[in-house]
Amino acid sequence: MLRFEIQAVCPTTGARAGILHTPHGDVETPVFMPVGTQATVKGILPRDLVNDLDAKIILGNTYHLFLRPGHETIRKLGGLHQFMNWPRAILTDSGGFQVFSLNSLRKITEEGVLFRSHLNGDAHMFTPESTIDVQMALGSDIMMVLDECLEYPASHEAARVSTVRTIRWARQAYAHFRKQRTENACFPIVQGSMYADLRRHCAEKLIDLDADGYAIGGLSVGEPRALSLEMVETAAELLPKDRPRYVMGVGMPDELPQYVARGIDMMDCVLPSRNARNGYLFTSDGRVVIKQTQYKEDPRPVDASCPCYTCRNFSRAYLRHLFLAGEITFSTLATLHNLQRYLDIMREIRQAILLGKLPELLEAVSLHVQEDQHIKKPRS
RNA sequence: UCCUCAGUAGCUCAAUGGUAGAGCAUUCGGCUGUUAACCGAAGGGUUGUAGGUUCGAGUCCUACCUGAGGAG
Repeated sequence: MLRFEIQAVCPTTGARAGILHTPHGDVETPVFMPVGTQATVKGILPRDLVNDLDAKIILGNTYHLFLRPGHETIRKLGGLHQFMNWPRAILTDSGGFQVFSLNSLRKITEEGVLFRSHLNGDAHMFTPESTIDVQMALGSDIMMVLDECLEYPASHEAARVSTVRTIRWARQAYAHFRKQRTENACFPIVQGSMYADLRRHCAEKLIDLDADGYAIGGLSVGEPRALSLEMVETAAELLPKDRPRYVMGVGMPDELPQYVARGIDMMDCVLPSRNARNGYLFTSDGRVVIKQTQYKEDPRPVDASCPCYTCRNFSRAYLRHLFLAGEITFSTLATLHNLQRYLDIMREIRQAILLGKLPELLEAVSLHVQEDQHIKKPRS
């Protein structure tokens, strides 16, 4: 059983600071987990992820690694950690998100998901049991059960049918997981679309599994931000207090403390890494879209208060040049920076909780967001 | 000096005599458990110049200008 040590609880919000003890090291929470779908966090090296960024846990993806290079290949080569030379913890997504993102390439049946490979069209059946087997082969520290990430909007009836199936799949996956002799953990996933009754029902059923931790999925699929927060709040308050809670696939920087304030301990998102490659940099003072003309001769770093390698050594003008020239180095420098920003935000939040100052931090962030919106309005 | 070919958006090029377009570049958006170094929108034109034929010319005719190649 995964040990989750809670160090402090915010008396106002219930937010927690803790430590997740995994087979590949301790993870201080709340934590942001960089996404490394295909056995790499795109654009950067494990060396930088460890030495510079000090990330404690990253994501891998069952669907993508199953297709290429294949989980048996990775097993033979010593597991995912050894394969990609990542010494710390790994959480693997089950392929449930690909049910959403590759919706034109799959068919859902009662047994599982029939995917048609986006690489060569081959058909592959993913079942609750088989996705556990694949994640075991990878050697994932925290496995996720197979779920259905539903599109938005969905009717209550469609969401109900989907949620019932996801609950059944979670039970099957968990029963199969229990049979493994492993130190590794497994999280079920709360679904229910944007319906509070379904979210509550799903959470209540999953609690019976007495799982290592619980995820909340199916968010950030196009719904308004307020709804995502509401659904998280609805589910989180039902989940056991002594287990880690993970919101999958969120969010923008100012949303991170909002989730933590609703009792969330873990988050992941492609925004810092993907947006980095697309020229969108997150700073302590808002966004920097590096391709904009205003940065053509800007000698300042992206974020003067950022300790990352990029901000310590390079100007906005230089980064803009690299981006416009299509140079690969841009991706590396930008990804380093954005991930530093996200990891630092979570460290600040964690410190605030430990010091009993989360309410102040939340207030400062919401003020900042309001100012930002005031600035943006006249433009549009 | 003559011959041939070519001049269309910033660049490279499309367009039976019938509403001048594309890619790239530029400017600005978007991106949320990665099918994404990706996707989208906008701006940008006296079709080398001057005439002519035609209901209608980027397209056909004449002259000139510019460039490339060839001949001498």
